Amino acid sequence: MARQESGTTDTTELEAAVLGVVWQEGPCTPYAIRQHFLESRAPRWSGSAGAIYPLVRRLETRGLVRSTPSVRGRRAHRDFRITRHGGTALKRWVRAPISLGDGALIHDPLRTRMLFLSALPREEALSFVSDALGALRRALQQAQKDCREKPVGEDQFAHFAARNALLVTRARVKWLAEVQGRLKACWGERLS
Amino acid sequence: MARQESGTTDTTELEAAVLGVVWQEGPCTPYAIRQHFLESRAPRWSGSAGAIYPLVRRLETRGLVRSTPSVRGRRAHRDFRITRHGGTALKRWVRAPISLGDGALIHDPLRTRMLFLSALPREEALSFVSDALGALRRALQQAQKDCREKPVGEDQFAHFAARNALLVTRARVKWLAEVQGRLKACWGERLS
DNA sequence: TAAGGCATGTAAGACGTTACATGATTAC
DNA sequence: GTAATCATGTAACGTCTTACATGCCTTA
Repeated sequence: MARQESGTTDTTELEAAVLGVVWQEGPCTPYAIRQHFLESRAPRWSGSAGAIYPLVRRLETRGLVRSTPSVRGRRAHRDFRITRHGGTALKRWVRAPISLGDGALIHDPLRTRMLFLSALPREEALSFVSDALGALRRALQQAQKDCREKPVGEDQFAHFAARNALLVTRARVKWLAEVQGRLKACWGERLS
Repeated sequence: MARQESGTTDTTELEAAVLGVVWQEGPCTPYAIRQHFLESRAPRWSGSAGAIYPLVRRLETRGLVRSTPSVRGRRAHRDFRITRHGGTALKRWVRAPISLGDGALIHDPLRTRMLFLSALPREEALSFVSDALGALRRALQQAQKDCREKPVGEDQFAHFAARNALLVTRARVKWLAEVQGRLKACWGERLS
């Protein structure tokens, strides 16, 4: 992938996200960071150990976080906290303009699928669409719930993020329903 | 990344996309395939030679495409076409249900940024938002143009794909404008 | 015939994924 | 005291990215 992701910065999106979590949560162990991603709804990153542990060490090497050994029980932990330098890097990353050129078009796997949906026989295509629509509607409900659970009062920006998920998902539902309608209209009614 | 991407299939999304292009366009050279991605608006894949050339060879090894040498001028080309087996694989990939579990939530880098936007001083946060909004609005115009340029009559599914880009981008614009409004309201007016 | 881009690749590197390994803690 | 799970890692692997290399082919 090479570090270029977005803008001029030198940090991966995952690195920045980890940095951000450490910044928000205060001192935390790599494990706690992992939980953050494991529990997160967005499936972008798996939060796998193989990703996180090397990553925080990388961040420490670069001086963006600092770890202090701490003992809970008889077990050795490392609590990571963000350094001043790390804060600067985080700000630089957040500030970095999105999408160098023009097209800030995000990736939607359903869109890719749609391009080749004509490879399927009509019946299967319709059934794919209706399955996907079901999944999307479930996602929409989740997004609504998440949005309610993060009120504006608490962390405004977390609410905004949840709202993004909501609006985007709603748009995708609308889109796919529209597609379904057109296909049904054009291929003849079918109830299943 | 390991091949798991989406569903139960065994093919990467990029592999499937390449397969799909070969299927749609008929016999084509790796170079032509690259152009497809280079010209594409979606920045998901760079269409780099280092990705495509090894990939088509991989597909051929797996029997999904077959290449026949062809000569134009004095230069050797290879025209790739999809095999029956390849067609089956493409269909299997298209048909594969999206998102195993529940959350079919797509990734939006702006959403990630939003989570940590509070790291910036208010003025910078606002200016980030307004820059991003500008970029998004440009993307929206592009999406509208793309949508007009791919009429329903020609390739229905290409039109649907363009329409997806349009609706999703529109939702993102709406979202970010909403965020901007709230921030301005809550932080006091500011014209710049 | 020299310049520039077309078309085909290869090389090195980064990142994240699954899968495995291992010791500490807790539950029963 | 044994089993499950917590918490910390490491190993191997695959994929894509940038950067480079190299001949063809057109055009001026």
